[in-house]
Amino acid sequence: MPESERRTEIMEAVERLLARGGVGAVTMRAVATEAGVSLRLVQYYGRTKDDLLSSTLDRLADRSIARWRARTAHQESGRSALDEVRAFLDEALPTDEESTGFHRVGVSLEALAITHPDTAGRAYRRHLDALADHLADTLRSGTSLDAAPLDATPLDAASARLLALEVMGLAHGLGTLLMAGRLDRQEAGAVTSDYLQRLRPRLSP
Amino acid sequence: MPESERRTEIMEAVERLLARGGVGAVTMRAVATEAGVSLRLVQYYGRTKDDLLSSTLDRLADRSIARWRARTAHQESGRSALDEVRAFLDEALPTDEESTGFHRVGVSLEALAITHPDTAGRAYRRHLDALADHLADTLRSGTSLDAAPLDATPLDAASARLLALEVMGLAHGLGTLLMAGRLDRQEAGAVTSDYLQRLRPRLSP
DNA sequence: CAAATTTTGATACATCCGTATCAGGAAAGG
DNA sequence: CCTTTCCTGATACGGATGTATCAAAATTTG
Repeated sequence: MPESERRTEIMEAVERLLARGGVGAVTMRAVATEAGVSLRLVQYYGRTKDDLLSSTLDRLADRSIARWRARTAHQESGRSALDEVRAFLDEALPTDEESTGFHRVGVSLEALAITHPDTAGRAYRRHLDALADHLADTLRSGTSLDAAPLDATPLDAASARLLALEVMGLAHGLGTLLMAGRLDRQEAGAVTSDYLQRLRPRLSP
Repeated sequence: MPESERRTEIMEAVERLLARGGVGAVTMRAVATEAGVSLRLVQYYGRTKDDLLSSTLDRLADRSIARWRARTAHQESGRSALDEVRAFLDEALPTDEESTGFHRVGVSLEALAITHPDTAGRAYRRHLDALADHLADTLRSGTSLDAAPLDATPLDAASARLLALEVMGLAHGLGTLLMAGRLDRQEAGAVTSDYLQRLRPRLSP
């Protein structure tokens, strides 16, 4: 197996461990077992544990952005900015097993970003930056494609950025409440529905 | 020094370590050093590390609730629900050193809640529950005390609960963005200001 | 086939961790 | 004073972890 594939496999093992048991579950030996390779090989790639971890997180940030970008790319145009916000919230909230695991990884990353601002923090910031930029772009192109309603102001760049950050914040926070079991899927739907209703006069007629 | 005070001091040391370096920084020996006592004494109270940690987290949840409750109790009545939301957001966002540390502890708690759902998860849920209940109550009494505006519907219990959860979610998410440095104080103010403006027709004239 | 690359095995070492165990010292309250 | 409560010291054990090292095998590649 070529070197790059092995690297990927090992990083995927790290991600799985992160999703399952948080940072504490990531040890060199656990990674080896999870990836089905020898400890020696885990040392072979990613010389040190910090290297391995920060490489994995960088890759994670890249993939997360690419995933979201791909998800919105094949959509037909003509969706309003409100539709985009709804889609983002639907997509970002941890409702199934996969997105739950992804959110768990996100929490681990967030915690790591605090204790290791230079490595994990960088990856985290890159991730948030790209996500906010892309969401803001989506929001702007959404409104411009709209059949311009009389009372809907097209979003300027600054407003789009602020709204994107607000939506990201709400998604993250609601996700946390969902994960904690403080909110069930239905209530989350009701919250976002209320939120979107209030947002409507701003983004579409 | 009486037993209960010592317990408190040790738990405070645990909190400081959590705020500074996350879960990984909490070791029995580190707690001893931080509290200025011997390792032997840390073992004396809170027999095991899990006990010590979950006691600390329980105490933290209690204090967080009490703190917020006290903060809103001495306020004069007559504040609208919108004022309450504004106050909550102002209070909850990590803008100074103290609230930043508090948020750091919250992230640690969140991460712990995932890996230890029975101990840390319980404390986290208790914390979120009490906060949501109190905020919902505040929102309802806020509107009822308002000079009833024509178009402002008084909040029923279910709506207040949903709005409380939404506001908590937003606060948590924005807090994370602030901590990550993806948002500065000024932008956070702009976001909450926009958000409140959209909320206005719902809560006050 | 030969050579380069990729993978493993079997250990080893220093370090930190949680926990435990002895005995003994300090302080406080009756 | 003296007994009870509170606290420390020194030390140890078993386990897990990150990292390192040596040689050797398997696999791919030219």
